[in-house]
Amino acid sequence: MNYHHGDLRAETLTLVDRIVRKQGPEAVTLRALGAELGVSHGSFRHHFGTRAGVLSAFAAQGYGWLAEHLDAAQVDGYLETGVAYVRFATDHPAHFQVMFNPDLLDPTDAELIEQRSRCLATLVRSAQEVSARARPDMAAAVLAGWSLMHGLATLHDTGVLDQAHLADLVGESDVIELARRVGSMLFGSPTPPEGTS
Amino acid sequence: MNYHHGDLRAETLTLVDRIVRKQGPEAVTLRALGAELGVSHGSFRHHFGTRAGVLSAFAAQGYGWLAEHLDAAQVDGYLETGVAYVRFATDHPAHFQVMFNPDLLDPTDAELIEQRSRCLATLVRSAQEVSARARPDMAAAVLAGWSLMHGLATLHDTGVLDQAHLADLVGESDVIELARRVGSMLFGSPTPPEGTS
DNA sequence: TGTACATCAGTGAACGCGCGTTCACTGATGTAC
DNA sequence: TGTACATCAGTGAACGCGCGTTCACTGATGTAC
Repeated sequence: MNYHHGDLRAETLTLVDRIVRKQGPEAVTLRALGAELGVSHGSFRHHFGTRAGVLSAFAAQGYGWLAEHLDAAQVDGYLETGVAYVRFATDHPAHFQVMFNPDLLDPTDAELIEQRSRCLATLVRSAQEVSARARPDMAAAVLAGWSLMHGLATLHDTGVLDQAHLADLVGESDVIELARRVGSMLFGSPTPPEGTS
Repeated sequence: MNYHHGDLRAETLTLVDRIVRKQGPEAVTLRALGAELGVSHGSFRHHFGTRAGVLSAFAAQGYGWLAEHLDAAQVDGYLETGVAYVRFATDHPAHFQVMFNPDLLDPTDAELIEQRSRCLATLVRSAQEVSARARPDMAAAVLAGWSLMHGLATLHDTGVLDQAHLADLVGESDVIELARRVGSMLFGSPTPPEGTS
């Protein structure tokens, strides 16, 4: 074992992801992280400052990824950007959960603030694209789209959707396909109603 | 001071509401509750069992209220039922927050389970009403409505909406009016363009 | 009306636990000359 | 090539804290007769 771990920061974030997925954010303690990584629990002070610093870094990572993800999907239109939002939440449930839980984060964390506004900038850019398609009340459309996808992702993520057996009722269990379906209800089908699928 | 407090259970739930609003769910400790109510922190064992029992009772209360709230709104149509959902989240942010945070709750709590399914039953009844209005893909419409309103409420509740300054962009800061507006985008205006309801 | 008894509701002290933070330290690595 | 020095990264022990739970108890209330 080296004295210097070498990549403690990156490995910490990976581990946080695993712990949050399995046991929720409460289980992310410095001691648990240290034990798992074979490192003293005081060592995180160097890279993250405090515990909130660890989770803020994790959330910042999530916002960064989400921004990239949405950017990439934007070429496929606004509906698919919304679908990408849900896909992110599904692929990275731990990040999603921490990102939107203010209690866990240090609101003054610079990296967090930066990545978050980067993400919001992408959403606003989406708004402009929708506007370019001459949709009336474009800002409201953005808010509706965001709310719709965020709500679906949250209901799915917290298990409420399963409890409600609503997926059964809809006859679809893949949340990505559900996202496309409810998204179409809001924005219309990507292909005109003439050719039904 | 009486030895018997008289109404400890009810007052506890009221206090939980106040604490969660001000300081978040983390701040709900048995000791804080006891100190504030002038009661020993062991006393809650009688009424709630454990701490998770306290929060589960609180969430159950929320689900009960939400069910009544949605029931009452249903006569005004599905859109207004959705608006009522957001109104509940706005009027009772503490309940809303605890209800959808599984980490805080005892999943085996009988009262919680009962009130939650009562609430879901109301949603399904809404679905049937929408179906009666001959809307195609009715289950998906319900899911879309729920997701939309839940998402809007959550984004508003967690302060993300304010951070994004999206309300400015939309030119509307009252979340209830926002709910009506985005809801209309999904379900159409409550009154059809040319006349009858 | 009085008395005995059971149940309910809250006491308060004790317990053990795991936590985040702090800090003087030390080993490893990089840099200047 | 060697040496001195600065910086970086992690140690590990200690600290104090607040927490939920437990439990034998006691005061208050209700009920039966």
